[in-house]
Amino acid sequence: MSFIEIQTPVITGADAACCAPASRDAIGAEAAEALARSLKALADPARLRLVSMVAAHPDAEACVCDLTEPLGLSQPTVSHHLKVLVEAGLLTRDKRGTWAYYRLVPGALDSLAALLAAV
Amino acid sequence: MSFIEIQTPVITGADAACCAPASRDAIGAEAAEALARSLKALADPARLRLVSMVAAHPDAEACVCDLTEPLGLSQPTVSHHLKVLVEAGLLTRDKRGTWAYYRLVPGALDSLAALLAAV
DNA sequence: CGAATGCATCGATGGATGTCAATTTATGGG
DNA sequence: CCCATAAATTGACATCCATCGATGCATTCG
Repeated sequence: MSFIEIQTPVITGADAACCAPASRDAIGAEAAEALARSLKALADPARLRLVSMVAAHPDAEACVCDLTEPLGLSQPTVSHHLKVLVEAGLLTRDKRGTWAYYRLVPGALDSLAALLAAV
Repeated sequence: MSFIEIQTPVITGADAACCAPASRDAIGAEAAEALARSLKALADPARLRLVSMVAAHPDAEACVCDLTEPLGLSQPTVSHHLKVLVEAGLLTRDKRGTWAYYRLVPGALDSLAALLAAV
């Protein structure tokens, strides 16, 4: 939904604002911190690729060994990024045997995108 | 001289597949870097609030002096954050007289959100 | 002109962050 | 049991980043 911001002429009076500009409220401080925390988790090329690679994998799940080589980073680094994504609520971790399988949290990306568009 | 560098994030390949089973392609490395660069610009509480405050302002524009006090940060810090947002293509800067007015770039947030949801 | 105001830039600083090598912890197999 | 494999944790390091005070640069006004 794209809003069209209408540029109203100069109305400097404070009490004249009843109709057109409709200045909504800005985001709150703690809401901004929460959203920033989620965005920080994704504001990294490696983590964006990890999310995308997990989503692109068959069955939409992948273990660390599937991700390390195509990503071109060391195993500890990949584990670190995956942990960040899990703590951000974007991935889930499921350890089966020796392997740890990661999956997308359904709807997590979409609700984040919705929050972002509503800022 | 108010030139605005609009950093259009890389929109990756057409992906018309609609349904679940087929594993789509993961995002490319350079697309991930471009998207991460845009997200980094917003992955900060102060910058999220700045964007929101500009959008919420009457006429959807605001100068630095309007933003410094409600944000609770020093003027140099606010100027720094605004510069980051302008360089990310999210805000425009328009200097009129002594004041510098910032506005949202229409649709910038929405296309970023769309790219994010498509990762 | 000179003072004042709004904003950008500079330099410094403390803290966060991405990365890797080395190590540790779990799990499974012979 | 002991070894092999997968993954997480640790420690270290370099870099980035948010923030501020001080300063510089325009612009406006007296």
